[in-house]
Amino acid sequence: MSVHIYVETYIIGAMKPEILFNILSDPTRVRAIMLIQSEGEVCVCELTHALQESQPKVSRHLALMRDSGIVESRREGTWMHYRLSSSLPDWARDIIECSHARLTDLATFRRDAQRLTKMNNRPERICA
Amino acid sequence: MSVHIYVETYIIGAMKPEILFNILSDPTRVRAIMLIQSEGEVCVCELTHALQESQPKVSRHLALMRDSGIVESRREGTWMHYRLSSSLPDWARDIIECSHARLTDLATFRRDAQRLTKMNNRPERICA
DNA sequence: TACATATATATGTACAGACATATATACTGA
DNA sequence: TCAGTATATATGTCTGTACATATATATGTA
Repeated sequence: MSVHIYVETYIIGAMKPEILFNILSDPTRVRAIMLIQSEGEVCVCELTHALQESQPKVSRHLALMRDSGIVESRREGTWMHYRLSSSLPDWARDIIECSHARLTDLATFRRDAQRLTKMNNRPERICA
Repeated sequence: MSVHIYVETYIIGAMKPEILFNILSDPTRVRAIMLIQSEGEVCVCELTHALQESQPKVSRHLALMRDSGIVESRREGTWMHYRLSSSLPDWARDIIECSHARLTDLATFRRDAQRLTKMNNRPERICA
């Protein structure tokens, strides 16, 4: 994978507002973050189903978000669970929370949440 | 200026979360928006001074933000004043407000605000 | 004129998307 | 224990486009 200039800033340095907003500036990623904020933790297959996007596409965006330090992942058998990074500064958590509160009413996000709720065979989560 | 795919969405369609976050995903632009939120209205020379960035750079970002529907401009003699767009949906206003509340403590934004306060020859504003 | 602001042009880099393929774990039966 | 197979997820590569920046120049207003 190509190394872009953000990697150093992201991983070594502290979280920056531009980075958080950059993550939220893509439709697939905001939608994913909204679900992560609602659910606490989601796995790739849940996102793929809820967002109705291809698995590689979802996986790629998750990898980017993890490299940016916004989310972190946890493996449970074949599943990879993603949640907000525990090292996220308070201001970032608050902005995500506030955005979530103000966006969940919009049609797109409501539909995503509904698809997730109605999903069959949702992996049973074993808490970490 | 090249026409990018956002133009249609931005100007003709309604504001979308990705667009707001995209505007905030650049350092110069978050800093500008934070000052606009604090001051209500600022002109290009104030931003250029406070952000310590070149005038063309600031002007270009403001044009982009205006084309995106986030800010609107008002001419007063030689000065151009920029403020949040009056057509901004509530959720967008709230996200900007919340972000402002959570970010103003960070060093960068505090420094910008201080430079603006201490600026000499600040244009006297005649309210619209 | 002088000052404030906008735009043109050129260059480099980020990055989204599609597609194919690789890896990793789990399950089955001999 | 070892294949063989299914499922979940990750990654390599390529293509096109967005877009940030700098420099130079133009426009607009007093």
